[in-house]
Amino acid sequence: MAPQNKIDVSQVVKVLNFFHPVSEGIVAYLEAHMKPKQFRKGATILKAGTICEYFYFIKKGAVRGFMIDNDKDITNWITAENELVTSISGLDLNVPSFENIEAIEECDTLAIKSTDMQNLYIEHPEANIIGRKLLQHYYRDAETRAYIVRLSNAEQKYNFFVNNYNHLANRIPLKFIASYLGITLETLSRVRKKISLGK
Amino acid sequence: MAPQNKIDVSQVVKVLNFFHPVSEGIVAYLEAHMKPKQFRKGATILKAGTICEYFYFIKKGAVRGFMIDNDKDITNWITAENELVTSISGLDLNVPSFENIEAIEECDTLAIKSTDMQNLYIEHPEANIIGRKLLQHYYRDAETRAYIVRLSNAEQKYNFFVNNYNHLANRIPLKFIASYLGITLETLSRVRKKISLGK
DNA sequence: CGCCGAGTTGAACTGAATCAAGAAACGTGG
DNA sequence: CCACGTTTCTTGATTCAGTTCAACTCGGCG
Repeated sequence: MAPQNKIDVSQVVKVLNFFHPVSEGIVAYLEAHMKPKQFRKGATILKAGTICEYFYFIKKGAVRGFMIDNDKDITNWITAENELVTSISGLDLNVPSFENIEAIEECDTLAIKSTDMQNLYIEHPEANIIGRKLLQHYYRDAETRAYIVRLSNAEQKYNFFVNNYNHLANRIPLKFIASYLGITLETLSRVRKKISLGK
Repeated sequence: MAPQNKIDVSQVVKVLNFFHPVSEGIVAYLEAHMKPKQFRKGATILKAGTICEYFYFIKKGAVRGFMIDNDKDITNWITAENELVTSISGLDLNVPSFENIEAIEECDTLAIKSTDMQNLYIEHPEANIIGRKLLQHYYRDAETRAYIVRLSNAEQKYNFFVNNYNHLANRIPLKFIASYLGITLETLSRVRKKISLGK
């Protein structure tokens, strides 16, 4: 293979280390297989119905997962720097993704092929531990999402969002926040007004 | 250790095998560490705010996870035979569960201590693969739950439930189904009537 | 037999959706 | 740096699906 400058994976490793100590072997593997990839604002990272061929680590920018149901755009999750993004539904099973993934802002990512991930698990079994813990983390997120949309009223939902994703509240267009919370943009706007008057 | 009759774990293994081949070592480990445990109808399996010390495999019966939010009982999930049940939120992190788990029917389960599960992952690293795949599966479930409550109207929600959990529809009290779908018992009753007239 | 939980039905009320219009902020090219 | 178009957000009026509260039915079961 032609020599090339090593990719700086320190940011990814730092995040993964938070879940479970990352071995030297894994670091080297990531250096060899991760490739920088940019997305401009509004770009589609993954289209529903297609197989997700990559894992992305978000170095900079914000991203959302969403579905279209009867012309209604439903945001499943919103995430930003230092998170991993992929179609979890199609992780190893080659199942098409049920959701779309889109860049909300200009994004810098590091991408690694799903096939390379499979191989990582085989070559470095410790990686399974990290994979499992990451999934636990993302499962917890999914649970939270299911919880938030069941909260009784719009004000509670928005308050929950502000309390838990404050870093996103003043960054992401309200239409995405509204569809994430399962309310309309207008209702969200009114809720925000009410809250701002309240204090 | 005193000799004892081996626990029959074939039912669990069969289910796990569906996700990933279960090694002999894992089978032996489960035989040594799983214990039968019964719950009567209405019994609390896990109380919110406490640390979940067990994984349960449901051999027979039905179980639900739920939260109380402002006096409102919210069912997060309903599940029955051949499923694994635990507080995923507190899997290895010793975080208290945010949800309650309760037996809806008389239940036969096989229980294994969380600490024994931790140990299983260490002694048999292949178990991490199974754990990871199981989590993927349950992640998908959680996504589905968030999706279903965002469906526009009550009729769609109930139809979705019938289409996807038909085996539970004529088995579980309507109040649990209603709170799972994020609608009231009365609304569910009306929807059912409307549907039955419709055909 | 009478009680209790589960489900149904009715009537009134309400929070959020919808429809519609306008204001504010943002970016891009002249 | 301003002008113009586009996107984002706000506000108002109206409508409606679903909640709430209350009464009633039905089928066990002690």
